[in-house]
Amino acid sequence: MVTIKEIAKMAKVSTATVSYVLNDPSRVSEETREKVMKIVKKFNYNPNSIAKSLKIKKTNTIGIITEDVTVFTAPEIIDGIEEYAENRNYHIILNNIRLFKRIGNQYKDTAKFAKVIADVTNVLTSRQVEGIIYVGAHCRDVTGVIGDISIPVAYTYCYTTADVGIAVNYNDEAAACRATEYLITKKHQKIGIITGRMDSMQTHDRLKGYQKALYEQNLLFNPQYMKVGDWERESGYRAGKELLSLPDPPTAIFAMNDIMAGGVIDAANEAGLHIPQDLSLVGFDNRECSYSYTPKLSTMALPLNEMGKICAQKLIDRINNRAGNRQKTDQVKLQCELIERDSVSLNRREGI
Amino acid sequence: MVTIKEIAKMAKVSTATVSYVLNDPSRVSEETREKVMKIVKKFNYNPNSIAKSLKIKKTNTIGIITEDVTVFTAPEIIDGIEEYAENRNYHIILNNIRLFKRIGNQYKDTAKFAKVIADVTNVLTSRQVEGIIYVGAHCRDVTGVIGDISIPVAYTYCYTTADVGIAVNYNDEAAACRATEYLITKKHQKIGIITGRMDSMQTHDRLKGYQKALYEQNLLFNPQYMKVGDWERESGYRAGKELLSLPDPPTAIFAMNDIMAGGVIDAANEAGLHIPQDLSLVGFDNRECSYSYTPKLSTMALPLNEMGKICAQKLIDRINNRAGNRQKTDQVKLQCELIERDSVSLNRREGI
DNA sequence: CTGAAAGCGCTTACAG
DNA sequence: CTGAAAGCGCTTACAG
Repeated sequence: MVTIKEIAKMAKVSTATVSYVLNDPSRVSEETREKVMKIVKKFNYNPNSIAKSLKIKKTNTIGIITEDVTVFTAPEIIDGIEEYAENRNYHIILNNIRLFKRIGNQYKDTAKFAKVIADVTNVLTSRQVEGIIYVGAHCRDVTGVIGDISIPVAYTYCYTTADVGIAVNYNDEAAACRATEYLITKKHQKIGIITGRMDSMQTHDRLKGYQKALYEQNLLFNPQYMKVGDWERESGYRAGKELLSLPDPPTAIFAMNDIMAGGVIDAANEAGLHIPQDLSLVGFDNRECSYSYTPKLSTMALPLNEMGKICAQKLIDRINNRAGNRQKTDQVKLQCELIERDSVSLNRREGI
Repeated sequence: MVTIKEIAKMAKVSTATVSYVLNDPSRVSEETREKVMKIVKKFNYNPNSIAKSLKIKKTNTIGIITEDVTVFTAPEIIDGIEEYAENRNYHIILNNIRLFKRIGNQYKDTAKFAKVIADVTNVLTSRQVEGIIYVGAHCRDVTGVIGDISIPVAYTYCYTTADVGIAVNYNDEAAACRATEYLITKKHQKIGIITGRMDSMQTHDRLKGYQKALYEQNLLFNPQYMKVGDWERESGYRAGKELLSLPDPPTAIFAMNDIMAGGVIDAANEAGLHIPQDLSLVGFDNRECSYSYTPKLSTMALPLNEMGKICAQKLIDRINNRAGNRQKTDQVKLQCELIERDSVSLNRREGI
């Protein structure tokens, strides 16, 4: 690798001058500028940005910590971060901690987890990243996971209740409300709901949205129409079966994720019911499986790419405000989008 | 951030000594070691690795260039790279070039594409990465995409015909052969095949594998049983329909990807055929949709995680051999794994 | 066992 | 407009 010193010698100028032609060309005469550039190009001089960073104390780098890149939400989030960061001339150091592979489901036993995170953040700060984005593997409270740290940190697909940092997520309540309204719009009044695990904040928020939609349309909440699932297909199947064998079964079902909606499809097939003619169904997440089902599933799309972008934007803004991580928490919740496919139809059966 | 100079001053030793206690503790007396460590811990001293890298001319960093992180193969490959790299104490700078978003399908019009790649590799070398892993968005020849470069580069999910570098992929021919053999084992003799696009190397390799399996089992290749698809579901549907309406239809179908296999399921449903009782089906890729179909699809799983690991391993080995990128190409093709699910059954119909 | 000093490859305030 | 020099935060050959 050729250095600035060598370029300077060959161009018969000082290293200062070479630096100026590269970083502040107007400062040097056209003549020497050309002279230097000729050498620069000839030797394909590519300045060592490590050295530059050391000198100017700025790396233009942010660290991403993913709990698990292989989770379906991660790639789009990273894509969004990357795209935005690139536009602001920031680069990415990626740290994937493989949460489940490494410490199984004991991530709540925080000792081991905290150690892993501490190691990772130390590496990152040692490499002089200017901020950190923490991408959760599932949406939950991660307060305290990253200890006290002098650079800004942003959380996405997870959140913190501490009064610092940035948290970018989506609005579960509004999304569930939208999904339910959509079914109501299609003249459904008996709308079953299959929830996720009850220890999940997302389950509760989505339930609120569901109830809000019913309430606003003057529909009574029928507790029989609510079944508790665990996010897995099998639970969707069981819940679907129970719902469909009710004396007065729902004409539509809202499953809190696409996976459980798959279970509902199984239950409907088994009962000889056709979706959407006999039963309307909407899922949540818009993951790959949702358009692989027969029929293609209508669902709520997560704004993952945008979450990445907003996260990067807020983080980089904060970096350049030099406010460190001591600013008040900035919580943002983006909207999900309803994706209409083939699993919902107008209800033609009797009214309530 | 506290520096080594400040630590040295507080511990009343030289910076050299602080450096020794951190990097070569046996070199210093226990007494001073303790004295220094006390200060180090008290101030939570975290050495600036940018400065260290500059001095020792080693960054322990590799750059990953992904053509598109959102493609289904990317996350597992990255996970594999990350895991291996971490064990060797290497870090990752990620560059996602968003191939399709950025330059659409004109990546073969190499001018714009080459420019993008040149920019990215310049950034990476400027940041002193010691090697580069190029992760393709689909498996194809990318020779010349990365120009002449002094550090080693490894390609995965794509390859190069130039006689340098490393290319880690999987064995399409063997995998297709295995899939076909599996169907033969299940007593199928009339085995339809739905190919991918004919301009894809993968299509040709898999076709070879299919024919090899037939040949080895003394089954004649019946050209009527081969239909050309384009990787999309619709083409699988069309091909499936044609195959099933043949006077002497196949009892099993091998679709060259899971997506097209979904189309075959549609065609079978439409024809009133049950999978696997009336028709056996195997896909390829083992992507999310494959276990979302009804029935769950038997398919060939790609060794993505291992591809990432092997790629990282070979790259880091080469880095530490200091052989640069001038070594002979190292082409490796890993085996795929047959995933048996519910779409294949023993053929109980008449023999050939 | 410990320290003074040089140097990694840059940038930039300062002087001329 | 240009250059000499200091310095970013480390490591390490050398001397004592």
